[in-house]
Amino acid sequence: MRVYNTLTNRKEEFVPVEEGKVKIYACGPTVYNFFHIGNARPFVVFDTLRRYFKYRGYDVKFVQNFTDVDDKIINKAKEEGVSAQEVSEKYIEEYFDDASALNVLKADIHPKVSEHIDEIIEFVQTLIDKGYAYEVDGDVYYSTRKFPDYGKLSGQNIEDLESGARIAVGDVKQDPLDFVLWKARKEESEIAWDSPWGMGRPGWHIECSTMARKHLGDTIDIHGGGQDLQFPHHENEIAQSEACNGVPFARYWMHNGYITIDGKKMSKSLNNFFTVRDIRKEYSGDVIRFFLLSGHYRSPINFSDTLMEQAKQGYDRIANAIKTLEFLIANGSDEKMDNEDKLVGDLDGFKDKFIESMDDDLNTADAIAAIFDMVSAINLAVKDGASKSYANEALSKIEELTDVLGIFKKEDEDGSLGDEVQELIERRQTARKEKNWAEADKIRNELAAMGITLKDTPQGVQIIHN
RNA sequence: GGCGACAUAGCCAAGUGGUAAGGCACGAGUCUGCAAAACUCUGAUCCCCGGUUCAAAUCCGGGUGUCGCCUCCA
Repeated sequence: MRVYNTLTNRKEEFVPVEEGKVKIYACGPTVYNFFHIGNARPFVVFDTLRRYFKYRGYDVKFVQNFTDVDDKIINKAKEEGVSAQEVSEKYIEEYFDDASALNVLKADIHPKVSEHIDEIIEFVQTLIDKGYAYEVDGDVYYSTRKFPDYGKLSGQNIEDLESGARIAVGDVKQDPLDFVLWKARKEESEIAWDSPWGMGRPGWHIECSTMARKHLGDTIDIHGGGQDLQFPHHENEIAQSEACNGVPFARYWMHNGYITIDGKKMSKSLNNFFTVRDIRKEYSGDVIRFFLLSGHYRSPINFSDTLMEQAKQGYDRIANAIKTLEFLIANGSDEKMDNEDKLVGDLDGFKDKFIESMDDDLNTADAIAAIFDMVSAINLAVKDGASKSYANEALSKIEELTDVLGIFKKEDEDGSLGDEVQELIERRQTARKEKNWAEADKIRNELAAMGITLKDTPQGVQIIHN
């Protein structure tokens, strides 16, 4: 497997710290709102990465945090007149709702900042003790100048960063690039914890360093997140962790590209975002996920109705093939075609192409193309009268691949139709036998209104729930 | 000002040295009572200019354009 490492700006062969194991830390959401489609991208991308490593036989440990202590949460709590904790708990719950719709699996561990205060304090204290941090009136700052490698992830040298840095009036920092590790409480009502520097709360960057170390160790294999976290968040994580632990923090840094609206970055601050919750009203989580994986994870993806519609059509092509196979397994012929064994064997070629693509820095666009190729082969075989046994083989092969991408949730669909529906279908069959097309079409329309599509196939009527 | 990414058919999107994957849409046709699905056929020389090479979308140089980071943000 080759991955593009932002640290070196090139694709590298993936070599884990520990043979056969992969430790991944992905930055999770700050829980003060429903997440938008731009936030969803890293969730889906790194979930896919995780699934793929697992598919390739790695023992994967995947950690994704919740930032549940933050100014934005505090502000939201004030607005709504509830506690910060109530806000974060609510949106953690909502996160799981949307994430599961997107078929994003739960991480092995979802650490929360609020449950790691002791470790954070200890981490900050260590940085002070080692001379990398200093305290001013209850705030603690990291002294970036003390860390010689500062800038290595973002590819900037410290002087250039310096000249671009914003210098606030009355800033107590020794250097504009210094960032806060611990924030003193400003007013009584704020959420705060006791610390050697007085009541306060952790800064943003220190959380991830602390939680990554606690759950994955001093050196992790892959650290992932959105491109906008590269600087300063990830740069600062490196500075904190490497100063504290004395060893490399992450061997590979992976950053996903943005979702854009009319070519412009989607973000909460620009207020041009669409929440997954809202999009789900129009499109299933599966389609949204398919859309997100249809381009390479490092490229920007534009979001629009047209593009979602295109994604849905493409998704349906794969979905139809799978439904057809399921139908054939139940209703197909037992008689094999002459060349069927060869046709089954051919399917492995698409799987090889799929793996080759995924191995190349998670090229999901190419991997999906391999699935489409497989779909075409399956459709042809079905058209030529493939048997039940072919359908069984083909279904398991295509699902092996779609499972890696997580694009088809296995729903425990209630197979029963209800007497009313059953009866309508039978009446339509009778009408068709009698060539009473008007009646047959009328019933078909009624069923369609109930969300049930009928397809008349050589093997009988195929029933599709929408 | 510093750093970086991208520019491939109507749309989306792979490909990074040997004469352009895949999907969507459009059109023509096959199948079907009709429909749906499916199948067949149909489309680009890869932003511009110059260079390297037997050979470049793919490497190098120069343009143009778009976007991003340097400030909270996935």
